[in-house]
Amino acid sequence: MSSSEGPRRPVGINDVAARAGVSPGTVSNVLNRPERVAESTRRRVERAVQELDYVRNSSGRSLRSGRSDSVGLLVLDVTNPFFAEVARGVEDTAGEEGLAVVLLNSAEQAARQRRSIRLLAEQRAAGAVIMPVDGDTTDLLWLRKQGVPGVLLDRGDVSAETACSVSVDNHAGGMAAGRHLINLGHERITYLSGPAELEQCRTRLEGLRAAVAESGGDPDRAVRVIRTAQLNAESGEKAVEEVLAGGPRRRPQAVFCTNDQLAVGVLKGLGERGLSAPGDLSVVGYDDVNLAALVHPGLTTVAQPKYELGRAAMELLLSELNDQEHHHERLRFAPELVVRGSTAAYRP
Amino acid sequence: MSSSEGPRRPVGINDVAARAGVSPGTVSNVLNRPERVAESTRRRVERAVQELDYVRNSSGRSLRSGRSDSVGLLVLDVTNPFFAEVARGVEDTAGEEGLAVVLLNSAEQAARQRRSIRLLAEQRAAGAVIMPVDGDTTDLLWLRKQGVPGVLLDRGDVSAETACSVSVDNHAGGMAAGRHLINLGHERITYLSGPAELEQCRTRLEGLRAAVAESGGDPDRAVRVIRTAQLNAESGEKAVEEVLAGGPRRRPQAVFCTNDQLAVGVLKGLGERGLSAPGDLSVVGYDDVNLAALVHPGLTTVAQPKYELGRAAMELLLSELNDQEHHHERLRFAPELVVRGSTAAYRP
DNA sequence: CAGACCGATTAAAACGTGTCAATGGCCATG
DNA sequence: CATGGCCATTGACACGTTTTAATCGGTCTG
Repeated sequence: MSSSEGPRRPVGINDVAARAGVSPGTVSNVLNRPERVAESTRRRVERAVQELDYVRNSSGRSLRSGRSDSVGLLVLDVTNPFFAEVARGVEDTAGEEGLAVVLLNSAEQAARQRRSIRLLAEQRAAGAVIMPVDGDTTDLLWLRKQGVPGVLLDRGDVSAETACSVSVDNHAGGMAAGRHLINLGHERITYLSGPAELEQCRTRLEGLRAAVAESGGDPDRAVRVIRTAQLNAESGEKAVEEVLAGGPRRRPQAVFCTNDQLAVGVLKGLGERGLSAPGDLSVVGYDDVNLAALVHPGLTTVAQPKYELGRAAMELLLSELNDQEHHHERLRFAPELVVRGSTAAYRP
Repeated sequence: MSSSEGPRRPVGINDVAARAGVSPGTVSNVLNRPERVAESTRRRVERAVQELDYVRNSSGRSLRSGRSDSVGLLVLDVTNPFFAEVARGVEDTAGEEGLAVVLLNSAEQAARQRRSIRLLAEQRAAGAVIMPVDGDTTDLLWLRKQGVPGVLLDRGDVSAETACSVSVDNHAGGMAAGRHLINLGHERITYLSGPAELEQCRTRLEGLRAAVAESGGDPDRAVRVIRTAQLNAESGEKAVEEVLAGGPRRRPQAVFCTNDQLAVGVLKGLGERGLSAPGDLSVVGYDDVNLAALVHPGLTTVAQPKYELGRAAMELLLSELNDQEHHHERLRFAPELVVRGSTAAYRP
C-alpha cells in the first residue's frame, strides 16, 4: 500500500477526519459512541481508519479524560507460582473489560513497593490490586488520595473502611493443617515461617496454635517456630538443619510450612540427610501450587483458590470503578486441606 | 497536612508554579533539567512540589513527547516459571533505566498476541520485548512501523535485518541432550514435543537427530516424536500412555522432553504405572526451572540462562532506544547440560 | 557610555483526544 | 407557508506537559 520510505509522522484523528471529509469530533464519535452517527458517514470513517491504519493514542485519551485504561497489579514476587496464578485471574478479568494490566514487582521490599505505587499515581491508573509488603497502609491511602482506588489482596486484617480486600482465611487454614497433624498423633510440631512482617505467616501460626489448644495441648510446648528470610525452596532446604537440631529424640514429628516452596525445600533437605517424609517426619505445605502434586512424596498442603482470588479482586475493583454507589467489601475465601503422601500417622 | 475533605482536583504543574511564584516552564525545567535553573528558585520550586504533594502526569508528558516511558514484555505464559525468571531479568534492567514494564500474556494464542501488540501501539510504548507465538513476524513489523521497536526473545531464526534477537542455541541444546543419552547406551529415544508452531520444539528435535546421526545411527529409526497440545505437566502426564504404547519390548529407552514441565509430568505418569526413572526409562527435560532440582529423582535437563536472557534482551532494546547509531544484533547464548538422577546407563 | 553578550526566566504554541454548546438541514405539524 | 423540533454534524476549547523563541535584567568590553 504505502510505499513511502522513512518514519512518517503518526496518523491522528485529524488525518482520518480529513480523509473521510468530516470533522475530528465525528471521528471521535464513531470510535466511542457509534450509535450517534449516521450509518453512511460511519462507514466512510471506518474505511478511512482502515486505509490509514490509524491507531488511537491513549496518551491523548487519558489526558483528556483524566483517567487511563490500565490497572496496576503489585505482587510480592513474580517468580512465585502462587502469584503467577493470581495474576492470571486478574488479567483475564481485566481483559474482559478492556483494561490492560501493568504488572509490578515489589520483591518484598518496601522501597520498591513505594516506587511502584508512585508510578501508578503518575500513570493515573484506573485502579490497582495490591499485595502489600507489610501492614502499613499509608502507601495505599496515599494512592487513593491521588484518585487511584486499590483493592487489597491477601490481607484480611485491613478494615473495610480503608479499602476492599480479598483474602483466604489464614487462621482456618492453619487450623486445618494443625488438626490434620494432631489427628495423626503428632505432638511436637515445628512451624516453618517466612518473614515475620507478612501477615499470612503470623495468622497461620495462630491457627495452628488454636488447633493444638482445642485438642487440650499447650501451644507453647507443642509448637516451635523457625523463621526463614525468604519464602523459597532454598530457604526451606537450609532450615532443615535447624529443624533437626536437638537430635533424634527432641526432633519434631511434623513440620508445617507457611508455603509450598519452603515445604518442598524441606523435603529435599531431608532427603540429603538420608531421611524422608512421611517416614521420619510429616510435612505440610500451603498454597497447593502445581509443584506440590509433582514432588515425591506428593505434598499434603492447604489449597488456596488462587485464580479465583485474582478474579474476585479484579471484580471488586471493577465494581468500585463502575458502580456509583460503592461500599467497601471484605471478601474471604475458605482454604481447603489437600492430603497427599507427605503426612502419615505417627509411629513411635 | 491538608485536612480538606472530598476529592480535590489533581494538582498540576501550574499549581506548583503559582505557589512558587514562577512560570510553569520553570517548574518543568526544575523537574527535567535542574542545572538550567538558579539554585534559589530551584529550592523554592522543590518546596512547592513537596507542600502540594505534586505527582507528575505521564499522559501529558508522553502526549507532548510522543513517547511513553514504559516498555512491553509479551510472554507466552505467565504461569511458566521459565518466563517468570526472564521477566525478572527484563524488569530489573528496565527499572535501572526508570522504565516501567507492562507485562502482557498471549497464552500462546495468536489472537491475544495481536491484541497485546495493538495495545502497545496505542500506548506508544518506548519499546517491547516479545516472545512470539509463531514464526510470523508481521505483527512485529507492524509494531515497528508504528514507531515501537521490538526485540525478539527465544527466536534465533529471525533475520537480523528485522530486529534484534536474543536466544539460546536450541540446536546445541538438543544435541547435548542427545549425546548424553547416546553415551549412556540408549538407542530408542522418544522426543516429547510441544505444539509444532513453536520454533524451540522443532530445533531441539533437530539437535537430537543430529546427535544420533553423528554417532552413526539413523534418526528416522531411533527417534520417535510425540506432540502435546500444551507445555505443562498435565500434558506430560497424559502423554505417558502414548510413550509406553507398543509394550515393554518396543518401549523407548529414554524420553527427551522439550520442557521441564512436560518432563516432570512424565515422571509422575511413570510413577502412577509403577515405573520410574531412571530404572525403567531415562528422562531429560529442558530449561532447568527451579522445580527440576526438587522432584525425585532430580531431573537431568538442559539449562538456559533465563535471567540473563531477559537482561540481555532489555539491554539490546535500550541500546536501540538510546544509541543514535544502532545495528540489529543477534545474540545467542549457549545452553548447558545439567545431569541429575533421572538419567542412567541403559541396562538391557 | 553605548553596545554586545550572557544567564535566568517567561510566554506561547504544540501534542491528540473528548465533550459540549451551537449550527445546519430536514420533516412534520399547525 | 411559517414554525417548531429533531437529528447529524461541527467548531472550539480543555486536559498537563515540554520546548522554542523571545524577553528581561545585568555585566563586561571597547
